[in-house]
Amino acid sequence: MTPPRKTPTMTDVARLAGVSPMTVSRAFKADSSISGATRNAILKAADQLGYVFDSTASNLRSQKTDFVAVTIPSINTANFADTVRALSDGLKPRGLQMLLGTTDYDMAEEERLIEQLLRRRPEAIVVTGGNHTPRARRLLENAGIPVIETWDLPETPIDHVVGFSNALAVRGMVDHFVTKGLTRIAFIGGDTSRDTRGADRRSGFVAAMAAHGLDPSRLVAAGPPPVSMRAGADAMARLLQDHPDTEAVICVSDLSAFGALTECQRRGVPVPDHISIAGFGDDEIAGISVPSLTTINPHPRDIGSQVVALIGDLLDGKRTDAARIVISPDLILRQSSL
Amino acid sequence: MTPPRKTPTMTDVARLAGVSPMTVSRAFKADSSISGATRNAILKAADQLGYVFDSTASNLRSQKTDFVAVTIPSINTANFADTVRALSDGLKPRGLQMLLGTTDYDMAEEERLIEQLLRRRPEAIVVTGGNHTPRARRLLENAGIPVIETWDLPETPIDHVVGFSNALAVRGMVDHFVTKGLTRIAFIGGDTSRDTRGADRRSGFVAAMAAHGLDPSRLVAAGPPPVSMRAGADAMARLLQDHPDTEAVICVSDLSAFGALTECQRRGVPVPDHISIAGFGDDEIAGISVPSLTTINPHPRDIGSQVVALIGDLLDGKRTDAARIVISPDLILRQSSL
DNA sequence: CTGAAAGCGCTAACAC
DNA sequence: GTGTTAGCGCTTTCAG
Repeated sequence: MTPPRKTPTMTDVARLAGVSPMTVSRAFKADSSISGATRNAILKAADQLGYVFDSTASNLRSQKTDFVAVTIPSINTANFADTVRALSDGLKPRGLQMLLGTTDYDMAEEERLIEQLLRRRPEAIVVTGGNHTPRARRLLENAGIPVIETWDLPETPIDHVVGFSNALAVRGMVDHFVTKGLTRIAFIGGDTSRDTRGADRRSGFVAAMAAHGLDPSRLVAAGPPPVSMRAGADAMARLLQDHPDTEAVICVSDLSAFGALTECQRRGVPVPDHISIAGFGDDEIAGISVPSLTTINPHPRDIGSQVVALIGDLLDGKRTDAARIVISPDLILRQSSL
Repeated sequence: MTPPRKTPTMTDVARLAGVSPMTVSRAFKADSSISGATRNAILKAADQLGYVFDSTASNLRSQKTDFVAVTIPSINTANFADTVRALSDGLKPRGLQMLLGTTDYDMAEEERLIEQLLRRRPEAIVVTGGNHTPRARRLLENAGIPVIETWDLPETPIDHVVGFSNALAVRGMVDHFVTKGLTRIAFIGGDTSRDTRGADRRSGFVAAMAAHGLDPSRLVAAGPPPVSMRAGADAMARLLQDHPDTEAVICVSDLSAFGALTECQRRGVPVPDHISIAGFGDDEIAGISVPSLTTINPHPRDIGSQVVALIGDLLDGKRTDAARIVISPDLILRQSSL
């Protein structure tokens, strides 16, 4: 019977290859000065032993983990998933590994998560949103690594920002509707206490309506974020009942907008003839549903790739100032609005 | 001007609190024997110094990382995201941190990813699918940690399995259509060379059709996975052109099924009166679209929570045999099919 | 291009 | 309940 075979270490590989452990170390590092012949011999010996490089030891000694920590509210939300994908894809070729955690739209949970992630000693940390508990903010400020806040444009950023104004984006949509002559406009959104980006979109709506001298009180709460299609449909049902004369509705997300659209379809309410519908996100569904959905594209993939580029520059020392990269959301006009 | 303040270590905290580093270590471990008073004093000192526990050192010394590695083909796919969410949510209370990587439906990329993840010394690794390069398989076999293959039912599993038969699930759908009297049935799917689960669904379709003595040749290729709504719509356009007498179509995913549905709507082809449509996944859209979509629910969240329970039992030593947990996909009949 | 010595920050193992 | 010693598996640093 075989003994409980211990995992082989560099020393084992060194012995088999007839070199010092230091040379084995060099063989596993891309740009180190080592002859091709010895490297090949070492890699062969390593393969023979089933050796797997131990990052934990390497990380401790070199004080480098090649981790980039990322927090998002939810993973099953197309927009955030798109940003994460762009992040992950961009970090990979740079040899960086994403360390992802979700906050479930909860700032206390975000604080716990940030602390846990910082313990892993990432090279940088990317957080979604510009609102944090005081302790979370302090942890980030003292982390000694680049901090990038995204999907938002905080007034007093911790460090770097790659984002956009959610309020301003919705204001553009309101302006568009008003220009088209619509005045009785409603907003469907989630619990503003949890989703700060959703809250910003709602306050953008209220401010824009007020600026046009219009009634901003047609606000329908659609439950906890992320607002589902079903929640959007239910909210639309309530809106049609409470304010049957509503001419247009802006939804906090494309999912809720699509849900709202289906509710109209089930009730035989023609869109956009009877009511215009707009979403947020430019998810794939917005472009393909019948009718297609007017929406706002906040360029989630761009956010991810801009963050990657920024992290690259920061880690390479090519840049040291606090970046403030502003993404411009685009208004996408489609069939669901006049 | 302040010196380039070094990150404080346990030794610094110990000095300030007037205890030994070992006692500080105990203060940061949940279940260790230490008096409440000293713990509080230590945590206060740590807070004062801005000390952040260093997992990298802890991991090396204790030979425990509390990482669970997870590979999925794509993060922007609702089904996988649901499994990942259940995984992440379940691991969190156990003090385990998910280490997520995406393969982009590429086995060579999966091999690279698996090697990179194993270097981080996770406690367990969860992979999507039962198909791997020979080297990837060898790496997993020799990893010395629990390996869980998911979303599939491989004939020769590496270790543990939590999944279902994609082929069998689609066979159930074909059987249902045949029972309803439909015979001219098509299949819309992605590149079978890359997406092995998609390939299994397709081969399940072909086998089921053949078993009923029906023509299994109405196969429409919809491009690289994950098959988008748009790709589903384009595939439907081709199907309607090439085989206008098709009575039913089974799509590899709900996204492609919804895309196909919208194409019918744009062309004025009534669903299900002229053609029945079925998807796969039971994404939220399937239940809410008008008409709603007949589909298969493979219970992605169950897969995730079963995996978590299994990992828990394995790490606690409550279980040592190779598990084979079979999930039963459910046929969900809705308006899009007769 | 290769090697020897030392040590990254924590904790297992053992004392008391 | 607390302290001491040693060492996890690498890589920095310095020689050669």
